[in-house]
Amino acid sequence: MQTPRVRIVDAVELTPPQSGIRIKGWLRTVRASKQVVFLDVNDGSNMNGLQVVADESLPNAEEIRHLTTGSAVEIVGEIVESPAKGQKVELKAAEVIVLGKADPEYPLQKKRHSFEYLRTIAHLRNRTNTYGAVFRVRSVLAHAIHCFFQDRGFVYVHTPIITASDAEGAGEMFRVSTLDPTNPPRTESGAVDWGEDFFARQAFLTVSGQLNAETFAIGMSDVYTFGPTFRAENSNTARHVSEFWMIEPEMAFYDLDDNCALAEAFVKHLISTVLERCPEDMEFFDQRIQKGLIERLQHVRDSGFARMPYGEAVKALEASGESFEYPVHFGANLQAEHERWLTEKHVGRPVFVTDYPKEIKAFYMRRNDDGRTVAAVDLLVPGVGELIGGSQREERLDVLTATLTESGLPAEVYDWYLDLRRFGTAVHSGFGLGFERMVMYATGMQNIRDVIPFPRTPRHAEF
RNA sequence: UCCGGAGUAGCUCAGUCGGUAGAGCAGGCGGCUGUUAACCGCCGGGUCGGGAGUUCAAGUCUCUCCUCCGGAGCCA
Repeated sequence: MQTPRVRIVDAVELTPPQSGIRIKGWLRTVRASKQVVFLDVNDGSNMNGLQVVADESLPNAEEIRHLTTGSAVEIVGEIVESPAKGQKVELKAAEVIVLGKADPEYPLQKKRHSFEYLRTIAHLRNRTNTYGAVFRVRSVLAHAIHCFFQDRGFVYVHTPIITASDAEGAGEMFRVSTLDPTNPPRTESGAVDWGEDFFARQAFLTVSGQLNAETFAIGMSDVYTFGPTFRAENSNTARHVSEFWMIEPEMAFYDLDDNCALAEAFVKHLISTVLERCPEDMEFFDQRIQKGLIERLQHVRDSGFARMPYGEAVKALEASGESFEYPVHFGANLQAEHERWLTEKHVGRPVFVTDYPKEIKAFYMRRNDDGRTVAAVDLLVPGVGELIGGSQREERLDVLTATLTESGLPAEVYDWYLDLRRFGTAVHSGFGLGFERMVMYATGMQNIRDVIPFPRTPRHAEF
């Protein structure tokens, strides 16, 4: 019977000598000298792969010598102590089976490529050190998110991808339609008759699962969503993609303070998990991608997050003596430069900025007693700025109805949302975290297109 | 969408004052007694992003379009 395949991450931990070990993977480099060939094999399970030593006695020695980078191979042999520096153990090959040769035009070289180039071969880039590490960390973070909430009794709610409502009341959405774009049905006035469309109304890809999550919070208490969301904005930045993943917990009987406490525990859990579970990858990011990354993450993990009302933040910014590109005054949105100054220079650790002017926040956020602010919160962290946005939700029917009208949103579309305030309304809160932003923060990667497998941005939906 | 930068070999880049293009890596062949993104030698490889213009002559100067990158806005 054939011995089972051992993943390389496990093979390198075996105590030598250990014979009959079977691995499968892809060649990163081939180094041939007269008597012996060194193959660096990687199967994606770890950063460094495994060095395979194949000598001239093998029947297909000549084939091995001419193997190309990128080829898929299967190797059976003995794990032995490596006599040379560079690795603790290596695999002395007894048999090398070529599973799939790589054409000589294989575009990944054994040298540094630019991230821009690798984006053009997104179907191959997971075979590089950087992207392999990114996507391992991304996977571990996704799991850590579920663990965090599941361990606290939260219910995972699958909110819909297709929606008829617009959670923010702003932001371009992708239309979902089965009408013939060249010849849509028309009303008597000549407008497109959406009543004839698949859902008998206009429909879009969701920009947020929050409103749906709220319906489950008002009934199941502690819930969260974790799924894809879509924005049709023509944003061309290193921080925006058209399709991204968002985590949105929603909790009944939580006020804004409870909300902040949960967000703080959540961020700390994700950071400590990734530091613990991905030491090899994190070491790589710390050395090659962002110097000091691990220390910065440890600092966030170990420090108490500060809290500061928006009004106080504005005063601090005004008194800072810094020359900002955009002026600060009460009522203005905080710009990226302001957020960075607050968290990096002013408080020197993560900070929750709370109680924003109602004019710059969404309709569903709870109106404060001062009449001018809402119970909103943004978490600002050193290095990236805003990481989390959340709020205590407006639970009073009359107030919510009024703010909905003020926002110019069609009340009939939100009827079900208002029902939550009619039938057993309760104080509740929630927040949203863009998953890719978190992956960027954890890895030090500077472009969001490099932390999602197949990024969708304006003019780009290949692969 | 706005502002700035950049498009030269498969990849990363150099190319001076306008005179028809070069290196490293990758690929092919050979060498090397254990390499570490091995090393050494030889060989093949180019519509200089597209189009137009100026000029005896354009990778180089001008205009224009396209694409990418960075920053900003919007936001997550």
